[in-house]
Amino acid sequence: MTSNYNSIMETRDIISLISKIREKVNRFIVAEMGKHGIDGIGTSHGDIIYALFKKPRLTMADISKSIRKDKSTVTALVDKLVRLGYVTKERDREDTRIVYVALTDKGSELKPIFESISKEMLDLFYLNISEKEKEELLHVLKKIYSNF
Amino acid sequence: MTSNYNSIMETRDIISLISKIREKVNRFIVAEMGKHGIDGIGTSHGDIIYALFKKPRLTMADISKSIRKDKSTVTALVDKLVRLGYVTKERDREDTRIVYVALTDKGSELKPIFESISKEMLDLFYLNISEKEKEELLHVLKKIYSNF
DNA sequence: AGTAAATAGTTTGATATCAAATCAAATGGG
DNA sequence: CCCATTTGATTTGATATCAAACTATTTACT
Repeated sequence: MTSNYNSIMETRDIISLISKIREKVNRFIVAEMGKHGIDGIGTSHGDIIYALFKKPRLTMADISKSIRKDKSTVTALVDKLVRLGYVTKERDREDTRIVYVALTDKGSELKPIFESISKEMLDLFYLNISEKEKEELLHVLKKIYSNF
Repeated sequence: MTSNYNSIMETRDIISLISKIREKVNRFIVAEMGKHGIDGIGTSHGDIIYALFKKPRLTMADISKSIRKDKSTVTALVDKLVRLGYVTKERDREDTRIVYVALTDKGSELKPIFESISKEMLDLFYLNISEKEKEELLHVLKKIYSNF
């Protein structure tokens, strides 16, 4: 009975832990960005910039897919990044429906900062986690992800 | 080089996986609630109701802490639940700053539905996950959580 | 007893987000 | 060629969310 209760609570706790870890990660990242003088930007903006580090120019649809946010959300997010001077928007010449987003010089300057923050975050995240535990974690999470 | 690249991608993938799993869980829960005719309610409302299943009456501050949302958010969330007839609000007689939130009969009727949804979700979540894997997962996630 | 400080909850303002509706452009079929 | 359909992005409307400011009440200190 008691052990059954604990078992139930523990299985539910994993989902709660996942939510809480994600919150902590996000909070950490926003705080670190603040420390580097990057304000007014949340993790979603960061995701866009990060995607642009990997590929110099993306369509709005690319971004929407990459960061898994609605197209209309991406419009607002990107427009803010334009206002802050981190990215530009440009229509394709052939197909004028398509808008390309690219980093400005100012936006590109964020790369080392983002990489540093990312490293710090990962170091903290994986502190005291062995290679075996990482592999196990990845393995199980992949299975869970594919359950839905 | 290549293996190093993969290693980096994999460590980052865990965080991405965590986000994606959480999205899937939330989406599943909202969809299931819809199937049971429960609309206009998101997971945060559900968290409040869930907390009230466990304790018949909570203060706004209790709720804020329980679901880890800002007090002002809780005000809006609870007010909506009041409007939908699931909960009531009542001021404490001794200390009139304190507002107690309790389930209505209508709200209490949600219990079997919520439990059924919860069970379905957990069954799916843990499909093909062994007891050992669960324990391992819980163990590692707890460590990660305490790293921040 | 009086007052400053702390507390519980709400109001207000701003923002990220989703989804439907809309607009403009491109595609495909008759 | 014409028009219905599809596509890419934006606009619009609604909502959840955070945080600062605010209101009312309670506590703690002198």
